[in-house]
Amino acid sequence: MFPSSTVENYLKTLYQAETAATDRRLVPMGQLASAVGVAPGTATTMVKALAESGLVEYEPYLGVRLSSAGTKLATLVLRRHRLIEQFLVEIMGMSWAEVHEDAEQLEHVVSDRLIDRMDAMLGHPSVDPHGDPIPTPDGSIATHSYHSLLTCPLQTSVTVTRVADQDASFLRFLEAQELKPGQSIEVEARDPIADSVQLLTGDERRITIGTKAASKVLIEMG
Amino acid sequence: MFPSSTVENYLKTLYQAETAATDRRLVPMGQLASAVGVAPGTATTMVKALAESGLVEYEPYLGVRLSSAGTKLATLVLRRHRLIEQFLVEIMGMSWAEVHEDAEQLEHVVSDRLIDRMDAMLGHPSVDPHGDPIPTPDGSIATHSYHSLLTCPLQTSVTVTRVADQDASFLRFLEAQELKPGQSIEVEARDPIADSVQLLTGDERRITIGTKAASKVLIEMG
DNA sequence: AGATTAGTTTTGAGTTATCAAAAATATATG
DNA sequence: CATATATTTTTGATAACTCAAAACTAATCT
Repeated sequence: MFPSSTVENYLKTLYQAETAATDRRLVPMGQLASAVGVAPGTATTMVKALAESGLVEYEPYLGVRLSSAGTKLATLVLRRHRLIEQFLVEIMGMSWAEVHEDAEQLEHVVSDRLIDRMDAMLGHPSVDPHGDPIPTPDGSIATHSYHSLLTCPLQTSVTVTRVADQDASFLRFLEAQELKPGQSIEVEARDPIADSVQLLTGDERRITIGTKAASKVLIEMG
Repeated sequence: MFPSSTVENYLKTLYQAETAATDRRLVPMGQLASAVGVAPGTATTMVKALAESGLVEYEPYLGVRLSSAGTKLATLVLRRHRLIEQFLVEIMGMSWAEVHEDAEQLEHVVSDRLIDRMDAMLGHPSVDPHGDPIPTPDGSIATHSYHSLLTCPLQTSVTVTRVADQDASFLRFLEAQELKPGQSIEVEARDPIADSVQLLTGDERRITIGTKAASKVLIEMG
């Protein structure tokens, strides 16, 4: 049978948890449960069922990992999600800050036919409005690693390419500060004690943001 | 809480059954069950729950009828469905024949925000690709009664305005025969014995269709 | 009216997804 | 290392939805 919305959400969340972690190999239950938004016991039950279906590898008390079948499915969900977001912004003129919730629902019901149509209308985009890469129909995804405003060199011009957070108010903040993907920027200084990062925007404005926020703004050199 | 997709489907189906019937007031269980695609007992159970919530009036062994609250909800589902169909055809360039299944899924998850956006992009249309009227946001709907190719006067020019069937192959047939909403046509003759209706299309072609098909093609005079 | 038939409801059971709280296990701390 | 703490798993229940088949009601037909 077809995977339910619930299953798709578990797989997608798992995929995101795996790629967010730099090194850790197994995703612990608690993390998965709170990311999906269910009680820990619920996640355990679900994961055991997913393991039965061969979508994940489950090691009791240690955690879960996507199988290759699970990874494939997860990337297809992600592809749908990101194409939908891009569509809502580009074609329907919605704000990138308000698009996430809608995509979250739509990703589970749009047909392949519709997704293909969106993809074509958008000219086969490679990234969504947040700069996240859009997986190809066969499930492959360009996962090149990024510097963030927290790790890039100082006093060097860089370009915002991706924002690793979907929170609407955070996105609206970035929008107001001209920190959307594509915009040029420079890190003037960092102050670990004050937990702050000072930026110089393209239009010469000086702004300061926290390190947590800075780590979520990914960039490319130049 | 919000009505589930299942509840929305029961209400929508009920609405369509009520408006399809010219006189009958209560929809019998069997009809509802087979229209929704569940076993009869399942429909009984569900209808009792809907009656609990005040969405329908249920008379055991006789049938069901939507309450005013139920009617309101049903028309809103129908509004979403039809706007989505219109959107898929007009904006996304899909064929009117293949649009129904997608709309069937999407109607339960699109947000008001998105629906409003579609409505605006389409210029607040009053009918969908099949000619079915699109209810307004407050739930009111233009239900004027139609003649069909089976009931209209002979040798008189009429315009196709609506097609009362969603079956993809039937729609493709109509498309091929130039019988889509908006097209002019004339009924030459009817033969009850042969169960057929002879038509003269706008481009002078003579075609014959069965009475069942003819009854599904609704028209307006002139 | 009495009996057959058609339609409806009930019953008993299964599936999927969920939670709270008890039990078990792993990890950290003194 | 033994105990305290944190996490994870189990257990027992619940909610929404479904079916098959038995039981029942209504309608129809001599």
